Amino acid sequence: MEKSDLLRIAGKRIQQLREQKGLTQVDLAGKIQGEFDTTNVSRIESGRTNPTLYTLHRISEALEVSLSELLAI
Amino acid sequence: MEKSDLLRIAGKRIQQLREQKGLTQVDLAGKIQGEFDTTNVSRIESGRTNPTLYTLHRISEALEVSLSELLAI
DNA sequence: CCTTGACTTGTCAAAAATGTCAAGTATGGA
DNA sequence: TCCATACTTGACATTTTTGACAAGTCAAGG
Repeated sequence: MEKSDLLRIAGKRIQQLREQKGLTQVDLAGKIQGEFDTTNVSRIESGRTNPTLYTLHRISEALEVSLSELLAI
Repeated sequence: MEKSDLLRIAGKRIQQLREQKGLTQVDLAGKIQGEFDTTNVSRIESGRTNPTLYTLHRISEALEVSLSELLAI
């Protein structure tokens, strides 16, 4: 799979899980451990950035799913 | 979970899967799509670096497991 | 010993993620 | 129309990953 496709699909998955929980991007950024701006949520969901493992981990915690589930793509 | 713990555990998992396949770090780096140095394999397995999603994806392809399986940690 | 293979560690440049802020678009309700 | 909410986008500094190379450790075998 191409990098751009991977990032786009992973972003869609995160967006999907976020919306399932009824959270806005602002809500999600607020739930994430440490500093996290809504800018980053937007960039990740749209596949414009290539998040690190730690970032994915923090997102999975905020969405209350495992990393495995988050990346079941 | 702390960042350092996450990276250490993910690294161990990658090492475990690599060894299960009977591959050396050099073998794995060679199987990975695109350019990939053994230096990076070592740094990731020891938890000294925080790999990106795309890097994890390429590793999972080389180890012939899904991203989900790779990150079942 | 000496060599080879496997891995680690240091440094470096280039590219990119992260964190922050400001400004833009779009939608829906008062 | 005005305002608030939600999201996108651009720019910027800081930090870090990635990729490349060289040198180091360590163990097994000749």
